[in-house]
Amino acid sequence: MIIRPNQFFHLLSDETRLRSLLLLQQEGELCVCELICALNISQPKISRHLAMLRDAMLVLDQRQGQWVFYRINPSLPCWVKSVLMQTADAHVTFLKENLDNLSRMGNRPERTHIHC
Amino acid sequence: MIIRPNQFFHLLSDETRLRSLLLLQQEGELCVCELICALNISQPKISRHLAMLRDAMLVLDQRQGQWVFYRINPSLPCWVKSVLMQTADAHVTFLKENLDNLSRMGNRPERTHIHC
DNA sequence: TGCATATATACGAAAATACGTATATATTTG
DNA sequence: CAAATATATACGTATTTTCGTATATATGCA
Repeated sequence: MIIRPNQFFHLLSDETRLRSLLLLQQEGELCVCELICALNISQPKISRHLAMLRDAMLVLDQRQGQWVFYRINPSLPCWVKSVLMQTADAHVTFLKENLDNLSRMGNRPERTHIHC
Repeated sequence: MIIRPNQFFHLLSDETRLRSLLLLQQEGELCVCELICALNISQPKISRHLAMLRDAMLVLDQRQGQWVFYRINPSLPCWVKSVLMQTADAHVTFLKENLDNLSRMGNRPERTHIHC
């Protein structure tokens, strides 16, 4: 992982990308349709932002049947992980509405795979 | 201080602003002409970026005679300070060239004021 | 007061970003 | 195979960002 700090921060500067990352960190793994619901945004919008995060290797994606699950790349440098954790810890309220949307979501796909 | 996380990260997403913040954190206080030299950029460029950081209250400015000294706002929220510190710690090499420029700079203005 | 130095801001152009809409691709199921 | 669901991408446009250049403002000094 060789991400420049300003590039990393640029990715965090967009609210959709920031909320997605923090949600992924908190939930471990989410598919695109869950993020659509949690963030209440359009499908192409989240898909484009996830592609940016994937291209920068901040997240990994894995298809499971019809769904594509995203998760934080576990090999991120320490300082990147720290920034994400501290930001999440300091913004519980910021994320609450998204987590509420998620918990109210019906028909969430089942997890078949477990990451160590 | 009521800065939204994505707004904060947006300010860090520009290389000039990021380097300025990290230099201020490391050096405590720098005037505009020192930042011009350390970053090797034009005067209007650094001035504009410093204005953005000032407007967001990330830095404070204080005129001392002809010079205007900038410093990190000491009242920033914990998580903001943490992010800055961890980013600086993880990027010593990234900042080295700017610190070298600074140490080679002649005619640096003297500090008359001391902040607690 | 007049000039030099230091800093801030205004303005217009170029580049980067983000988004909606439309469409393409992949998977599952009947 | 056809239809439905999930996701990705292409394209055009509107907005935002950044920068160089020019100019304004403030301070110190002769």
